[in-house]
Amino acid sequence: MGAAKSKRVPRAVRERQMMDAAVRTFARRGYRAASMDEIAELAGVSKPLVYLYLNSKEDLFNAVIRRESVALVAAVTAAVERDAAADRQLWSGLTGFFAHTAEHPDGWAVLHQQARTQGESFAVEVAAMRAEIVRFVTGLIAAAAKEAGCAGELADREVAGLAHALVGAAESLAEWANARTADGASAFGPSGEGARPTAEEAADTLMNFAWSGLGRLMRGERWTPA
Amino acid sequence: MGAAKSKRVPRAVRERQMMDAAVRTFARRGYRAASMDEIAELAGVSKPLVYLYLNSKEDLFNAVIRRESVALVAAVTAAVERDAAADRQLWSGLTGFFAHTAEHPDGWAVLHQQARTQGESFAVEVAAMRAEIVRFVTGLIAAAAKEAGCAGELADREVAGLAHALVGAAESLAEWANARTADGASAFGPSGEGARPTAEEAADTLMNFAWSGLGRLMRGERWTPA
Amino acid sequence: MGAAKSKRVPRAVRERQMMDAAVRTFARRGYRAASMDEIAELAGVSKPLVYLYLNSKEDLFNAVIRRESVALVAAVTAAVERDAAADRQLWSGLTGFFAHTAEHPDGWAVLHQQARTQGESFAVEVAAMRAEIVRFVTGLIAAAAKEAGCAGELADREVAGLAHALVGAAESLAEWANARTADGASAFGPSGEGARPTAEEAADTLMNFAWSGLGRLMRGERWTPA
Amino acid sequence: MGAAKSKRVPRAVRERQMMDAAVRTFARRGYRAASMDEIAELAGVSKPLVYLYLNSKEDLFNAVIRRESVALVAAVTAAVERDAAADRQLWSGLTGFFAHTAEHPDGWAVLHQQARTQGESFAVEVAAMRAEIVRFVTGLIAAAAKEAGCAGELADREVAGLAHALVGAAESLAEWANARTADGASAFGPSGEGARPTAEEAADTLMNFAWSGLGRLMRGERWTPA
DNA sequence: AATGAATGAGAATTCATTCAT
DNA sequence: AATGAATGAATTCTCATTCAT
Repeated sequence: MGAAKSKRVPRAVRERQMMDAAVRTFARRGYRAASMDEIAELAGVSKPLVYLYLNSKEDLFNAVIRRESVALVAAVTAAVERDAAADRQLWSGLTGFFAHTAEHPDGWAVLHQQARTQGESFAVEVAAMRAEIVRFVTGLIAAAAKEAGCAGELADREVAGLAHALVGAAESLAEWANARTADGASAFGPSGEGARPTAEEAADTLMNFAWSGLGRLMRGERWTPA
Repeated sequence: MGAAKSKRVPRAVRERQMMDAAVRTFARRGYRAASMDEIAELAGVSKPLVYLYLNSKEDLFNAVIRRESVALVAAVTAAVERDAAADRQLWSGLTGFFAHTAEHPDGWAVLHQQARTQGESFAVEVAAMRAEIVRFVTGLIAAAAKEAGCAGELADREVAGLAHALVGAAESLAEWANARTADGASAFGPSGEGARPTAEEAADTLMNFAWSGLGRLMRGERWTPA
Repeated sequence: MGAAKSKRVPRAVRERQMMDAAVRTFARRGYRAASMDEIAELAGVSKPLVYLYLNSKEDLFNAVIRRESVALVAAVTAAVERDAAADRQLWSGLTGFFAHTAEHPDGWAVLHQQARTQGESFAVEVAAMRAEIVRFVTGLIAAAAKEAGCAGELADREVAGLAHALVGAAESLAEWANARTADGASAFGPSGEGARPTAEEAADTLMNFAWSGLGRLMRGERWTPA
Repeated sequence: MGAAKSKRVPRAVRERQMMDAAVRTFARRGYRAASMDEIAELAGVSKPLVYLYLNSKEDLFNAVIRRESVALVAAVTAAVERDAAADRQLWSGLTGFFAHTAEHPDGWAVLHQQARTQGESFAVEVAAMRAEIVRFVTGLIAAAAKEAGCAGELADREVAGLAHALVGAAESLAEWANARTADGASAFGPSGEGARPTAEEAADTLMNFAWSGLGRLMRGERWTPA
């Protein structure tokens, strides 16, 4: 079971194998239901080795969360086109986000679904990463507002709220796009009935959905119930 | 802990007490980490009675999911102002949704966070409920498009995708609003720094965020990366 | 479930219903695996009533053992043709035994299979009944020996041993005859392939199998390994 | 209790220790009443180790049944004097049977008393072993009939029935001989009041009891009730 | 005569974790 | 660098039995 028997592997490599196995297992089973036995077997090593290197289940989960967080932030950061206009920056960041989560569905599942539901101590780690992204988006919205010459009309906290909502919507879209459930047609772009949207298509959709509304908000046009 | 000792209670009442305890425990701990011992104690009864009435941990969780699903759908349905315009209907439904999730944060946590991550069998129940809501929102967007006289321009599957995104954004907002973490300012409305937004405020924000963008989409104005 | 609802039944009748249910349940499940719940439901009454009348699971099992023992001894005793020759008496007793066990397979299963394997306290009850039957057979063999005029040649304890063996063979035959397993042809009499033998056929077979050997023994002819 | 504390024992040895403890416990308590706790303690190990090696109570019971079945068949097979006459072969096989069951009373109790009364799935294993022995005895009786030149007179199914009866009688004798109840004198051979018969004595008794009768049957002499 | 409500005590099974090599 | 052997501490679930009416 697991990887083909290969003895005497350098520690760094073994650790990566273990964490890969852990990501996959935590994503599929959840923190509690994942057993160290399963992780060790999937990694192709014995359990004591996992403990020797990663210390405990909790530490292992934390290490996984951190690794995946860092990777996600790095992917988004790398995707942003620094010198473009704010909307284009946002779009390129979203594209990086959707591309990374699509390529690493298990990592995303651990961050988005598991880590946040298994106790405060794990959640804070993810919250920190999320805050970093929200801060970045907040900056973009503020910049766009300034570009549009309406700086005074959107309160800082309102901007932050909108950033939160936008990030939330992106997460929701990513989750939906990665779901393997065939609950009907995928509603994105030209890639055909039922196909999973590409990262660009997902980013387009979200920009259309939200950015336009933001633009109106910046112009002071508000929707009101009455 | 639990309710004040009150012996010889009719079955229906006891069952409700147990399910209340279960909702709370599942929400806080997650399905696996929640123990039947803890649930029983919180309900103020012995474990065997929980098994006698609710059969098994799995059945109990399913019962909880179903009860909370039904309650949520009922709350949203009841809140919708049937004869109003599409946007007003959506707004009123969102208000009902935010009000209910704010009043029943544990129920919402079970549905949104726990049930969807603990195995397919639980997830389908929630997926069914969600599909019902998405269907309703899809209808409203289509109605709005017709009112706006642009029926032909938005493909059915595009409408469905937008409905998904909107529901996802609402869920994300509800989760954020209910989060007990004090990670900074709440960005909504006039209720003051750090305060949780009222249901109406949350609905306003979402309408501003999304509905305007939808309006532009319906008029054929699209955001494009270039 | 259970008998049709009929309230206010006299105690004697209720007790019989309960013991009938108990016999059936103990026979099918064994003492430990049989639950008082199942017995009560099968009897069509509530559990507290079973306890009120029969006191405890152990008492219930003992009551069942006693009732079935008494019934079996009575059936065998009634079947014996008192004034016939010894071999005819034995044959008629065996016929009664096979007839009763065939008519009451659950009772026989409780006595033969369950009671003897669930602890000394239950086994002694059955042992007493068995001893009574062995005593009766011992007397018949002794009488036959005397009739055959060879009293001195068979020691008392040898006679007792033979009686034990004969009773054992009869029990084994009864068990086999009552088994519902279709492991091949039934080897008895003219009742057709695969049919269960009648009580008379079973008795004939056993007499042929054993009584003839006993006759030779009584004449001093012994089988020896050399 | 259990073996003297000896840590770090190879798996094969530990498994044997556990199965020895299991045989003993199942024999004394029955399948249901035997607890894994008791078995583990008797084996001198912790419960988790029993589960690690033997998987479950059911698997453990099955493993025990299989091991004891194989051992019994091997013992009988080894004891048979292949080139002797049919009666001598039967006698030697019976001797092996009685010797083995006397040496392994717990194993025999598990096979004969427990396995057959704890549900079909266990019973079939024992039934298969028993069928093998019955087949062997059937062959011997048929051979004896041929030696005696009366092949045509005993129908095949009658032979099979007699073999069943003979095996049943042997089982019954073995059970009686092994019984720890002191219900009176043992009736066998010259070994003294109350002593358990040797395997040879038991075999002699059974041959005298049954083989002579078979001889008469083969000569066409039948006992009839009239 | 009869039952709905309730539980203490245990049973099987799992799992994170350590020890000795 | 790596592992076979081993366990303490839960956790789910069952069952005989009793109480109050």
